[in-house]
Amino acid sequence: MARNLQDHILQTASGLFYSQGIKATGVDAIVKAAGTTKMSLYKYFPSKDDLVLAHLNKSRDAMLNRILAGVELRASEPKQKLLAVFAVFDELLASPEFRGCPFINASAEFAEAANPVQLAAAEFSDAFREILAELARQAGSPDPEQLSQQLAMLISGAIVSEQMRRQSGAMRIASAAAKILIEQSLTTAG
Amino acid sequence: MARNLQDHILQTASGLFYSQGIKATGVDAIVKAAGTTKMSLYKYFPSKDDLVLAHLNKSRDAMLNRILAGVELRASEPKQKLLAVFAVFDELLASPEFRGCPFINASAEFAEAANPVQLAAAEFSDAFREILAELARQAGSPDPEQLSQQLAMLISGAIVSEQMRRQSGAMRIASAAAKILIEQSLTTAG
DNA sequence: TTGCAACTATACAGACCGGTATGTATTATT
DNA sequence: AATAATACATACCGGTCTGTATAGTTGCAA
Repeated sequence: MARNLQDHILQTASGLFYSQGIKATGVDAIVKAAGTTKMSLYKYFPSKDDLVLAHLNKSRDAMLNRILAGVELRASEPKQKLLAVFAVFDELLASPEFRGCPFINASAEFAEAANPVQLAAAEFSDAFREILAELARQAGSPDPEQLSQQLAMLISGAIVSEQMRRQSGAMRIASAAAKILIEQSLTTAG
Repeated sequence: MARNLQDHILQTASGLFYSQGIKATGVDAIVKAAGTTKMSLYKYFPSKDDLVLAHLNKSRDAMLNRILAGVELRASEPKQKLLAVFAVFDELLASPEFRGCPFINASAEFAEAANPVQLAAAEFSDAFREILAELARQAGSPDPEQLSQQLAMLISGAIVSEQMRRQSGAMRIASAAAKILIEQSLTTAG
């Protein structure tokens, strides 16, 4: 199935980490699910922490790419692209496998501020916000930093809300708020 | 110090659960920090799960009361009260002990959807949103449910943002967005 | 066919987990 | 002074955790 054992292990671990939580997923469970052995896992990932960070890096790349591709697919004008981000996330939340944001969850699981996991989570957060800021800039917002941060908050808030109560249509409601904030920000530009 | 040992244990556990995470906090650590023994802990709390739920219930009450009191202290008109909620949270985020929202974090730590912890988190979330909805209703919003959900998202989003990157002034930026959404919602009323 | 590398199988080490058993000291009430 | 409740001290249980050691198996290539 998987040509590369290392990738296969990472992929399996990634799925378990996301669906069950990182601390709740033992190495034995990963090994069993991947159909391999501890020896092989520890050959490619010297420690569970390394595997966790690999998982976060992989998830970060996958998520950013998915957002960029989804936006490109749905809109051509910057202002519409900003709203398309919400549509991409709305689709994500609809999936039955949805279990919140991997980075928010990881950040909550590893409390210590200096933890590498925290850093990885912040790294994604910054990258995501930069995407929004660039779109806001292109749309002509006079304060793309502030607008992008506000939109990012709406999205994280909607994710958290949907995580606690499924099928609440949180992202749609966030999108309505986004529309107002975007409009307001752009008309202040003139 | 503590008149009631049960309360003392709960208070100690609550602090550790919040600052270090629930799964990261062992019963032994709680016992040691509280200066008592396992036997006494297990007399009042039959299992760690019971202690965790007691912690969440206590945190819920404390948080809701703090919000209500803080709002009452800061504003008298409903519209101003809605904005005062953001000021209350802004104060919370400024504390060096701030480590995110106890309920968002707990929800992330316990992945299973049917878990009592998830239920407790959702319970707080609903109660909080109902406070906002009532204020929105009093302020004359034509759709208090939607407005309250949007404001709640901004707040959770700001909390999560501040958790990953401290001193970012997230709540102030969320408050600016809230002001726009509230104004927009109320002028649509007439 | 031999040799080598990748992978498997399994057992184990050592630490920590939640939870229990047994017994003792302290305090207040009667 | 006797009793009962409360809390402490300590050792222990079975289980699980990450990580390692040792040995056997497979497949491929020279």
